[in-house]
Amino acid sequence: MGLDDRKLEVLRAIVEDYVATQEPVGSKALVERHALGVSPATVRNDMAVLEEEGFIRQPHTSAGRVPTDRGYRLFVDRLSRVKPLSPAERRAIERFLVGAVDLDDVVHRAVRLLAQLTRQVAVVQYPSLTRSSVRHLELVPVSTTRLLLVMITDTGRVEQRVVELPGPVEPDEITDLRRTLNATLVGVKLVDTPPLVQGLVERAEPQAKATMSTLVSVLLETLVERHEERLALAGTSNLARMGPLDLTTGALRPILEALEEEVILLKLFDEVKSGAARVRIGDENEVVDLRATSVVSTGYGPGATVVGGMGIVGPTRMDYPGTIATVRAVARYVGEMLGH
Amino acid sequence: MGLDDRKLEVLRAIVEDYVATQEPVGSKALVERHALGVSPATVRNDMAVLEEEGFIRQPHTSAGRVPTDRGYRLFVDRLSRVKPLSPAERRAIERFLVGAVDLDDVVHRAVRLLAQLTRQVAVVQYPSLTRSSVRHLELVPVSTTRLLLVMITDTGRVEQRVVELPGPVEPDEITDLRRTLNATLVGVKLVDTPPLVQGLVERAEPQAKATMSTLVSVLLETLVERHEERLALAGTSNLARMGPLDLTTGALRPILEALEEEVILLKLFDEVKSGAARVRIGDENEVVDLRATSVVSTGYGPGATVVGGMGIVGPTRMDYPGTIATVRAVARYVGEMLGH
DNA sequence: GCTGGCACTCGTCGTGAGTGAGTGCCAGTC
DNA sequence: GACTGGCACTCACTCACGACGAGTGCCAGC
Repeated sequence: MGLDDRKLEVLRAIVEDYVATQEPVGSKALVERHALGVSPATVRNDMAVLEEEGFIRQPHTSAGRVPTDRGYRLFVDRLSRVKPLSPAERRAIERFLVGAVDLDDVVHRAVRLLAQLTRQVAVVQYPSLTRSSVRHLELVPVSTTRLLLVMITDTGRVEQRVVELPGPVEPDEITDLRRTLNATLVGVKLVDTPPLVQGLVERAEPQAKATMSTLVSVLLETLVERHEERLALAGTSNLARMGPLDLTTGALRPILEALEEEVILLKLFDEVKSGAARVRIGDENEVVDLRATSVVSTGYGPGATVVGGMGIVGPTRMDYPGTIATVRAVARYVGEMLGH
Repeated sequence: MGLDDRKLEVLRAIVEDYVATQEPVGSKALVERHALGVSPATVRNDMAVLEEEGFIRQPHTSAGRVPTDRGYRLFVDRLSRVKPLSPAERRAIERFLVGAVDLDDVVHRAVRLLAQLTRQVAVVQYPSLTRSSVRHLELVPVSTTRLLLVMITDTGRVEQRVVELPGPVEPDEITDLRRTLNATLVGVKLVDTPPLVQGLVERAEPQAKATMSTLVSVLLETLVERHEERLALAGTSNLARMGPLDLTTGALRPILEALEEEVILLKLFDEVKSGAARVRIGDENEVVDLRATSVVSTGYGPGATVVGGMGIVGPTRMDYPGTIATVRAVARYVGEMLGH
């Protein structure tokens, strides 16, 4: 296959130049801007090989070369040096996040920060309920037959639902229910709650059975299952930067549509089990509408645990080292904040 | 000024045709598609007058006519017949909203529905806290020095904040605080709370003063003042439909940016005091970035009261009668749902 | 006041030549 | 064997030109 060091160097130069200029890069321009130590003709030979191997391609016969998805992949895996953030950037991240007043605020700030720093579309998943655990459950009577069920998790997230009860309940009963629920569930990971709460219904006093059953089903349905879904999004306007090239083709619509579908976005974070950044380039995306883009995602959470994902969506032609570094850094800071 | 009935009819025809085809409309095409009963030459004369008055203009010397912002304004004010929704549409709206499980869900469904029906960008403001009143306040101890403060409003909105207390408090004290707060504030409009809660601090028992003071300041800061701001947005991808015309000019970016700025969007609803729909066409928008678009907004709420705004943002070239009817209908249904 | 006719404007489309960046290949050199 | 300089070739892009035609404004006639 013959991909010696110089050929890799050429590929790196092509990727870097193309990302910077957004224009196909030719052999002459390459040797001028990078100290490759060889002539354009030699570079051309290398390019021919790289093209044969599928790492670069020519948009037109008489144009320069452009990296393919495969080329970016090789670049990311083997050629990009980690680009450490400048102290100024670190400070900016910290300052921006530190002022947050509650969980909602942290998520909002994080997503805006990501969008601003990477100049791309940023997505942050709210700390997933199922991966966190119960800190406290509270029942608040609203009327004789309606309760407000509040759950606080260890990531600071608060969820509530109004519950319509099958019949009126006494304050005493509510106190009992509250005690039972808390005794059973506090400290338990949400993923582990379903079997536990089933037992609660069975062991409940006969007269409280109906009420408990209602509460439990609401708890399961809404709090545990449904709320996996929340997301924050920012920087959509950066899509317009993708270049008039892509705009005219009408390629923008499907991307905007995909970004509005929470279900689709959540898929991006399905597999972020660790804090390591994951990069999906162009065709590597399972989501068809995002095949024209690259996605950089990572998990975040207090310490080594992962309670949610965050990342960015941008053109395949992006500054991978810089973007990856930024996403990682923001994720780490947010994780620290969650640890209090 | 000489805007007789036929000239108005010509303007209407121009607006309708242009909205339908997105292309400048000429005199010949007009008489063919609308039974105006006169010849193209006559229509041309009318057009000349309409142009002189500033209601239409020619993109190029030898092209058809296009309505100006002023032309749309006249159309909306005097020429558009109300377009009643089809029963099918009404049913669709109802079916879609009825399944909502809580306030968040209502707002989310409403905004998606609006975007889908109008095929434009939809914005819905969460029921404004300041315009609703307190149904219940609850204090939930999280630890000895931390409380969860929960407020439920009559629009079904639930707000909560964790409060860091100056010192530990006994369960009894919490019960007292809870009773006092509820006795003072339940049923009170949020706008009217500030003077009331100030009194609370002054009248509190000496040993409870510090705690009460903390609670009150959190209540004011966060619950009353800050949370005016929440919005839901949907249908951004419909912007890509604005036509390749507008896309190439790069006019999309500022619009996307404006849509991300919550502060800007909230301005759109500043003045929706009634259920009547308001239409801002092109240059009429105070927000400069939205001068290329039209905004249709209205207030909504249970009965005649207005607790929030909703609306759509789209190209000036839009189906005004249809859009206005849809926005109104959705607002009415959402209002009904809030009344329970 | 409306109409038919007519000259005129001007944007659009297609054609064709010129230009230049970039390539592939080859013979020569170290 | 690897690199280099040279050279012919390709082809997208730009611009100028002319034909075309939709649409207009104006005018004389009804």
